[in-house]
Amino acid sequence: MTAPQTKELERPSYEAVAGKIAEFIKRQGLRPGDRLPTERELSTRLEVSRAVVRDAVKILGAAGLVQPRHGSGVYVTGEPQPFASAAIDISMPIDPEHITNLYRFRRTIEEEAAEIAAEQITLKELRALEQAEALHRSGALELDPQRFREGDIAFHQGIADATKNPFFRSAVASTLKLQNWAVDISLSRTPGSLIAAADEHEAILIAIREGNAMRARQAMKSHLESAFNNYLLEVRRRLNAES
Amino acid sequence: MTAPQTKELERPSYEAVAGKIAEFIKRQGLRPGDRLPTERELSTRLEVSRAVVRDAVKILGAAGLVQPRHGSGVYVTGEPQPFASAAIDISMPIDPEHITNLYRFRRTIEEEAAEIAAEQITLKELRALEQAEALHRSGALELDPQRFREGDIAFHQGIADATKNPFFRSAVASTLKLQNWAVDISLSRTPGSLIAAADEHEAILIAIREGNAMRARQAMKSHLESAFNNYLLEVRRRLNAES
DNA sequence: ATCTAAAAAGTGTTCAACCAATTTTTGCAG
DNA sequence: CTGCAAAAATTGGTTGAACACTTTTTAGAT
Repeated sequence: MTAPQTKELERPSYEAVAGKIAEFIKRQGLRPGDRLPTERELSTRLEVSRAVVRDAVKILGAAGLVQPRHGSGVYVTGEPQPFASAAIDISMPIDPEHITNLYRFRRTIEEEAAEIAAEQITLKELRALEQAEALHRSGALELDPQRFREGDIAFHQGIADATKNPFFRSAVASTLKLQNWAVDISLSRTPGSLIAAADEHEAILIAIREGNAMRARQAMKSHLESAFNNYLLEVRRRLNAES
Repeated sequence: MTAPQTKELERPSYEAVAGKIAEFIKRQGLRPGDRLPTERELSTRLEVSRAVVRDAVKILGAAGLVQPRHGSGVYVTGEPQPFASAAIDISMPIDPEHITNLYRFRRTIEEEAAEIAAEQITLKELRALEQAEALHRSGALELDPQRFREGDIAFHQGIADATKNPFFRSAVASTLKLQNWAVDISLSRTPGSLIAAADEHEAILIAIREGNAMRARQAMKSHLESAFNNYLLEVRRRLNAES
């Protein structure tokens, strides 16, 4: 049964398989956290080798749709995202220009997101936001970098989620991830600036809760400008320290 | 030499290899169109199996950095982009809500991009923009859908390029591609609306040339709102025609 | 000598079988 | 019922071969 395949193939197969798997997820209504059939089962069911399934899973993984866990299985991690932040840890240069560009982009989309969120946030989404704010603040008070960062990410992502617009959601998720790679810089900030960041979050939260769109936008703008300045200061300090 | 690897591995290896290949591209200064070493050579040089190299190439391909050509080699297709539009042809639903979300996002980033472009566009970038506008207009006058679309894409991308901010560049490129997938709808627009679109482009161009940032933003806003309305009208007409 | 078609080389693609590392389940002793 | 170790299940990784597509080289005809 080592009969060599004599089928006429015009286009790469793994792409088609990736599409079929994505379609399978959608058709079966699999939610984030659900597990896919095993690679071997998929290979037999789709009548291709396991290598092809592996390639397809890698593509879907890079697109942020699934994530394989060694020894456990392949899990759905999220809905198909418009923007898949490159899964490559390309050494993001920690240079001031790059950070300036990143923050200008963040401000553009997150100001708008805050405005939209203030207009149409649901009670459930508001609760999630309050929880993120609490986590962020406790991280600031107890000088717990991990919690501080988690709360920060959850807060910004929560506002993006409240837009119910997958483009904003995906774009914010990508920028947050990009920022994460470049940095553990904000950890060395002074306790005072951490509390200040928490206060800024609270100001945004209040504006959103009141449904005051313009104030939410303004609060977000102030917050990101402040964060940017802290960031830039720290980067420059480090660059000077090296040279 | 068939000694099985007994190295302690904590994290998936193909990701690290993807990073190394990306780093290799950057260090060697490979430009789009250049060819990478063969998979076999990379596998020996990086001391991993071809399968791992293949997985890494798939990831880089999904990120839009490289593209393998069967029988020829792996070629660099572009620079590492912050946002890689998912390489999966997931059937983007042509439903009004989705299109509304897309255009709201486009307006957010492209209004800002127009403003930045007006402030800091170079002569060379301005020439490219004028050329795109001419192509777009000739496509509108001669009812050439292909040229009309090419000019449209080149114009919007050109404005994003003028920001010199890779985040805006990449985000606009992704949204334009996403829109391309969902549609050939705008082709069936009336000749009058095509000319109108060209006029809107010209208004943006003039504002940018004059360095009038606020007017550039306003012109972009009007243009995208107009385009959105045309788009939406056409989609609804088709949906009604089907049912 | 020139052009064309066939052959060869180079390269990505797919397959199959195997072992390693990790997680989950199972079974047994207490 | 609990705790822990063994077994099973699953993805990660390797190897070698054959296949399909592209490019280059070669051989032959004109």
